[in-house]
Amino acid sequence: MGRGRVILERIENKISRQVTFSKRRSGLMKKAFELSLLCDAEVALIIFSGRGKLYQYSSTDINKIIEKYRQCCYNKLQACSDFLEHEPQSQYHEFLRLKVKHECLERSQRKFQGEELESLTLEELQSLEKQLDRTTTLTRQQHMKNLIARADELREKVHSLEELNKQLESKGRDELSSLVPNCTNQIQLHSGQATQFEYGTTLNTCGFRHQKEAATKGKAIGTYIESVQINHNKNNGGLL
Amino acid sequence: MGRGRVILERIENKISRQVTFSKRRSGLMKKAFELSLLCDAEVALIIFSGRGKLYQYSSTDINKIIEKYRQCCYNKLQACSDFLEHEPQSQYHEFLRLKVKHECLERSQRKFQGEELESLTLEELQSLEKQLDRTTTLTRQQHMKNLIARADELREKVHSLEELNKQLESKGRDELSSLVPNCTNQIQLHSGQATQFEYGTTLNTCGFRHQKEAATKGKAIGTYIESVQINHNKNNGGLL
DNA sequence: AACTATTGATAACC
DNA sequence: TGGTTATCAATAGTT
Repeated sequence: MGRGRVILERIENKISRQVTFSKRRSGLMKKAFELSLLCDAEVALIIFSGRGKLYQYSSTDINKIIEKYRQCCYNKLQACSDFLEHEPQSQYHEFLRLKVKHECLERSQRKFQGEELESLTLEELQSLEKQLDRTTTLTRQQHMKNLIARADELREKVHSLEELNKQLESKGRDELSSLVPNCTNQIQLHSGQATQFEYGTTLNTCGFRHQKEAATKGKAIGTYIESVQINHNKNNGGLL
Repeated sequence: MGRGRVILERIENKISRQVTFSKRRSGLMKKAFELSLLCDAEVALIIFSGRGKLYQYSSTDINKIIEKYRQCCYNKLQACSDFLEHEPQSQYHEFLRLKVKHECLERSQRKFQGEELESLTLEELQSLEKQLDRTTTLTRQQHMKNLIARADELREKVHSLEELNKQLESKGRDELSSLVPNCTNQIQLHSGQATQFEYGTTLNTCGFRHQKEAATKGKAIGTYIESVQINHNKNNGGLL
């Protein structure tokens, strides 16, 4: 609430922190009061400022509420041992900390998915663009590496297959010529089929399980390259 | 916050009350957490629902906060006797209750002054109109009464002055006739002036200090009467 | 529990 | 500290 989103971190500026403390403290007390009034609840609120000054609100006698609280805790302890009770007071606090982090992450995630971009400032947008650019470049590089590695692998395989082929060819020719002098055509046909098969499976196992997926990924790579070029153009435009 | 203004009274509907309790409770805890985080404060919050269920939040060990609180209270007690300490826990609560009442009154007042009328529902507006109508009628009646009373008073005064005049006339005539037989004209002229003067002051003291104020009020009365007629017309229009 | 129109809280400013 | 205003956040009513 207020002008601009609040960053949930300790406010470093002392003056701001004091002003915020004063305003939010009274807001909190008001809300505590409203809860007690609207919903018929007993509420006790104790606040110590950073410098140890006490502020309190309670809908009824605070000492009675504290007593009731202690009684309640004692009952709970009896009921479920000290499994949940080890440090119950900081549990919710930690949970909320986590929640803040989580929400922050979710927001960031949405930005990366292209949502809520209108809420970003020019700087944030540029920063996001840069980050996307970096990531895109890295992605492309990694992809290239993969393709090159795969190509090398294939070349290796082709090479070894050719070797194998040669061996088989010569071995087969030797063996056959010793047994049935006129059957060399059949054997050559067989080895040709095997080579074709190897090519096919290798191409299709380049990280993609199905033909359809492979096609989609291929398209995506094309898009990446395009967007990188667009970004470079934009950057130049901004500088000129 | 939400659809429609919140009336700060106990929510009578049980379901609504529970829902509101749940929502506001978590809101309150969130705010308590934010205060502790942003402003480096220690916060302890204890809530008992209407049916006695416990909810709590604390930024650090709640027992330590309570101890610190007790220590603080003890110190305060030593410092300024028990003047302010008689029932500190309910003081802020009572203050807030009063504040709510006061704000409610202020809002009502503004309505009666014709402000913020756009925020009223049709029913509220009609109710306000009726109230204004009633008040206007009463005002008019009272005003009439005052005028009549004043007129009676004047009549009395005129009467008594006429009596006095007669007495003076006869007395003067007797006295003068016994001293200077031909001076009756002068005495009659004098008593005529006195009567005129009395009329003037009486009209001008009809509750108004100055001529200008009297004029304004006169105009206002005219307006009242006009508006009553308009309201009647409107009401008829609504019913037909 | 999710949604949304609205009010309410409050950050920045003075 | 207290008031103002632009904005965001909480939430009342509703589904």
